[in-house]
Amino acid sequence: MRRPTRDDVARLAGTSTAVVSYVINNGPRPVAPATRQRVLEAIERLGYRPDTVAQAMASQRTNLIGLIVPDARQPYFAELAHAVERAAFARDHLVLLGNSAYDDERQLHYVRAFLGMRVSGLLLIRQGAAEPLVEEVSGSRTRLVLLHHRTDLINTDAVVADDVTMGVLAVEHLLGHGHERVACFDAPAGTPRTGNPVALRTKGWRQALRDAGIDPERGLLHRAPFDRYGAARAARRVLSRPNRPTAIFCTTDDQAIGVLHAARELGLRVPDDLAVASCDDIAEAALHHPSLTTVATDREAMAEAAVDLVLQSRQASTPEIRRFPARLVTRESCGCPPASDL
Amino acid sequence: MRRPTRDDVARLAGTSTAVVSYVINNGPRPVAPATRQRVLEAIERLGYRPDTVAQAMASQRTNLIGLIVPDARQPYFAELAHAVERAAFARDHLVLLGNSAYDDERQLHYVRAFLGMRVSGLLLIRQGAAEPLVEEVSGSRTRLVLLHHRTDLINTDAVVADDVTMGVLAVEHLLGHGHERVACFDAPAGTPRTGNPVALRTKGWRQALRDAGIDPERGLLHRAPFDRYGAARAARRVLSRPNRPTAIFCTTDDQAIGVLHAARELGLRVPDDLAVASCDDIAEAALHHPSLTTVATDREAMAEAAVDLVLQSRQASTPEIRRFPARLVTRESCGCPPASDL
DNA sequence: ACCCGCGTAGACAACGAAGTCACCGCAGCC
DNA sequence: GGCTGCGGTGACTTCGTTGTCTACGCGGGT
Repeated sequence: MRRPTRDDVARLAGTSTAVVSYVINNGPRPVAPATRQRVLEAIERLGYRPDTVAQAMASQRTNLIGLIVPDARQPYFAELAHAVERAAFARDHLVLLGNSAYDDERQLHYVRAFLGMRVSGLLLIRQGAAEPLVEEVSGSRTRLVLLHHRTDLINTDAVVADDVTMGVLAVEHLLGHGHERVACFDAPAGTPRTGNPVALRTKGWRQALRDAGIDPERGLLHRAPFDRYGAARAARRVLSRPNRPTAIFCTTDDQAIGVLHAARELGLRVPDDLAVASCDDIAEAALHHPSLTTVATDREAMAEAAVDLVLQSRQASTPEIRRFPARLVTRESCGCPPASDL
Repeated sequence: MRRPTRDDVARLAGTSTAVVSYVINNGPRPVAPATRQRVLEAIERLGYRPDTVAQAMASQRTNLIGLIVPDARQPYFAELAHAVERAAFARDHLVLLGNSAYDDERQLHYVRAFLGMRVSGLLLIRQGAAEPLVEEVSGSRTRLVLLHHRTDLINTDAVVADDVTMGVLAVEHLLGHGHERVACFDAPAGTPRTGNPVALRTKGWRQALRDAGIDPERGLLHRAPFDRYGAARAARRVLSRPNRPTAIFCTTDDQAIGVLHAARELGLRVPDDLAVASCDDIAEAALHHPSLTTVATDREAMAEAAVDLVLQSRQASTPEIRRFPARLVTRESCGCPPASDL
């Protein structure tokens, strides 16, 4: 009942253990076809699988990628995590998943645990400040790539979207529908803003208004929670005021869904009484009622780039930041006719 | 720049390596407080972290749980995976996540890869037949627990919901609203049905109709894809027929969301022209428009039970199946007044 | 002086592979 | 017949721990 080892295979195949390793790893020495065949047959008969732990021990490498997200239940992160898993699978790596739950300590716990596992790469949608994380990782040979959040000033790679443009595209489109009071739902108060994609999207909102000759006045900028219920609560407040906006730009689809819910409760029709546009293009955006106008990014491509970066054993000379373009997807919530998505 | 080892700690603390291990593992031998203190300080100063790989190598145990789901993007699985991660975290274990993508081979690949990693437990929302998986795992000391799907006849543990009752609750409620033509959206054709929760929910539909003296006629049972777009396509066909149902029971919320979308396209008002109820109670169900009446299960509790089962080193005498109760959540889609969910 | 036992020291064998190295047998070649 | 190169051998080290085993110092009881 003992799990077969390399020695068992060698014995059955009538070869030495070294040859078994050569066959498995295709090298570093050539093996004659006949011998290789005998070894493969022995492996097959014993149902031998090399022990990954022992391999990691000996080779000082693992086939593990650590991925830390704030909350894998949220569609955006779930889709990103899925894309990372696909990319890792294609490169014969496994994914260790941790949820930071928007908690700095928990995030640090996972970083340490993953380093302890000797992951060959660490992918992180960071929470809080970046410095402690980078410091924790420096000194290990493990590579760290930040996903989603940019980090200038910090010596680590990142894969991000062109967040400013995302805001600009969405807001320009709302302006194109004739709106002038376009509010913005930004990140909740207290969120660190350096390199934060949400802060950049808000910057895009500001920029688009200015370019249209409109003053991005303070009364239009709202700090709202990221979760749907929190966003709905915030929206109820904003929409109940006398001088309510005629359009809202949300920095995430999740917020937008909360806003739509609040609008419905208040008897406001979307898009007639209130237009909404947001960012991310999660799967739900297309099937929501009304469907969401949003700015999409190519998550698959971003995840692949991140995995490639993290597995690439290049010397870290200067941090590499890969930025991906954004694309507006018009649907009902802004006032465009519903596309036949199906 | 080399990562510090236990030897470095022992040298700095002026003790032997054994004592360092005793301190870290709290045993098996006692350590005098003063010595313990010196060791802890040395660990602190060096920033020493035990190498998890080496620990696994020597102790023949890992702190890894392998979790395989069909598609972690789908809200139901995402929520389940999140709950598993939480439970694992609380028990100081890490989660390896794999998506089987509804593909038998890929699922098997992950089972093998995770066994190769010597995970201490394997949690599986299975895809396809259970036998090959159980066979693959038997022989290793790893425990396998099936989540979501029941498997009688097979020698392995499982954590499931009371799926038949889920169907009964939803359908009885629809009948209570006065509907008589209650259709059922079942799994797509070709899905294995033994122990499949969806098949059991359909059984609940049949049972509820019979109990109400209604014939669950063939024309009311529809095989529909699980994804939203596929379900929407199926719904368009069903709802365009002359003798269309006045209510639809969907075995998953995802299907229901597709049905709602199709109804809207066809100009049918929900719940007036068509009532809908489903199962799962994903987060989205509450904020959809109209909000979804659905049958909920306690995913947190199920995930915890699954993790406990998989980590429990009990001798597998007879497979343990833990079944969790279901609870109807009434919202708009069935005709009930909208609850103030927030 | 002798024994006892606690707390620790120090050594060492696992664990299962990777990788290295010296060496060997054999076929083909000039 | 000696040389070369290929394919293979078998033993050994390494990786960083765990866990076990023997030995030792030292204080207290007899």
